[in-house]
Amino acid sequence: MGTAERRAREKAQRRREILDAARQEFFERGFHHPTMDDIAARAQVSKGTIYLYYKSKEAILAHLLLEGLDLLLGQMKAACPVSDAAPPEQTLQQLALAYLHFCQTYPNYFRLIMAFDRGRFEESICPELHQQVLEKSLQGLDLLARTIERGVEAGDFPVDDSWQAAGAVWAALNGVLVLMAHPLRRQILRSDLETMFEASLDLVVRGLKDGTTHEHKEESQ
Amino acid sequence: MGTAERRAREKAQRRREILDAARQEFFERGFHHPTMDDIAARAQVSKGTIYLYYKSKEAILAHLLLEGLDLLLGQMKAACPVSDAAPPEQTLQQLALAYLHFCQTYPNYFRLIMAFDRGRFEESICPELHQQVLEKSLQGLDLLARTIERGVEAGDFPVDDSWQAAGAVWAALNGVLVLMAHPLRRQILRSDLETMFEASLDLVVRGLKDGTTHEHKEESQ
DNA sequence: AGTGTATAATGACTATCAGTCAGTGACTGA
DNA sequence: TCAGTCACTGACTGATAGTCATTATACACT
Repeated sequence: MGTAERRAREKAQRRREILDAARQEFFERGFHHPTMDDIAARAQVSKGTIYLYYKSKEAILAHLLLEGLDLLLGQMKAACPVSDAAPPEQTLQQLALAYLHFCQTYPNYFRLIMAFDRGRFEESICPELHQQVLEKSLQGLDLLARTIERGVEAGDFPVDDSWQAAGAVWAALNGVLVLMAHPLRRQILRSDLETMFEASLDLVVRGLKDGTTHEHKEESQ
Repeated sequence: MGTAERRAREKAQRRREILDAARQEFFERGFHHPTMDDIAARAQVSKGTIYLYYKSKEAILAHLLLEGLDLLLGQMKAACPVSDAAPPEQTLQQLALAYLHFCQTYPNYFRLIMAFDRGRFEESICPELHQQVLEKSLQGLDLLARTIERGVEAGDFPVDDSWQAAGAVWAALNGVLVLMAHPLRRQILRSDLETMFEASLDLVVRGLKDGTTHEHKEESQ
């Protein structure tokens, strides 16, 4: 009696189809324009059906957000193997570049992640999804923190609290990506994303290495 | 015949009353909850009247955003007198602290400014307002850039492009404020806003001063 | 095959809300 | 007194998220 099993499989499939349709609509037409009827039409189901699979429009966006975070986390993990023998500074750069690459490759997912920071997400979506988002953010930050910790142990980064430093680095990189997301800002700064990103990365890495201690500098040259 | 003049004055007054009502509603109940009827009720006018003074709900928010930017710019200017004889590093810190102070004193304005970054503002509001927002952002960045430029001239900050450096600093500070705006993030990082902000500020200032050149360090101690 | 039941899907309907516009009335200047 | 202007009004429209009574389908059991 594999009927129940097949039913479950079909349900999962339908759920995926709806999410696919939603992704296409949102990514092609912006996060605000598509209506539930648009998504329903694209998924070739009725609007009511969507609500059998997702609690609300916001919930769909939240699931897409989770997809994006998974992608990002995957790319960051790939840039930062667990048993990493590379110099911490280099790993840090790899992580940062993975983030840059992510937001260039998947600008829509990036926008969604940034939107989460401010949107009305938190109020409306269920706590369970929120928990997942939180956990994934934490994992990303953890990669940074571990790398910095390695640098602290190696004596490259004379910081007190590597978790705090990770927060500061993450904030700076995030900040520059958000800053440069606006075409107008790029215009103001007369600079492109890569250049500004590398400048920021440089700034924080130099900050981590700290102007006051520099006996390790020769080693890395 | 001061009638026309009085009319104009009354119109401006009504306009202000509507904006006041809107500010109260938005700040007290969040940016998404209040309806135009709520605002109208608070301003003691009919909904139609609001549309005689503001093009749309978004336009009202945009005007509040401008208010916020004016406030911020004012505080930054106050922290950074035109004929500033203080060491550039100190001025930089003053500017940063002014920003921190702003977002602690006016969290609602700060949220609004952050929301602008990603909202559908740009699409819908009139280009004139957008131009003003742009200009004010530019002025703020200019304060930073000038200070860094002073630092470059004094030999404190060995950076090539002070405008770019200003962008990176601004991005980092902004990033940390956004990061820490979430209660959840504060929880993750087990740190409060001030601490993280100061850590980030430290990081970028140290980055600006650069680990490789340090002959000016003795002077500032 | 026939039938009762569980499950899935539907789309007309409701509620909400931004934005409109035809109508009202107060004030003005002649 | 009166015609014209101006500010204002609130019922109305259109759009759209979300609901729910109804219908369709698939399956299990006889």
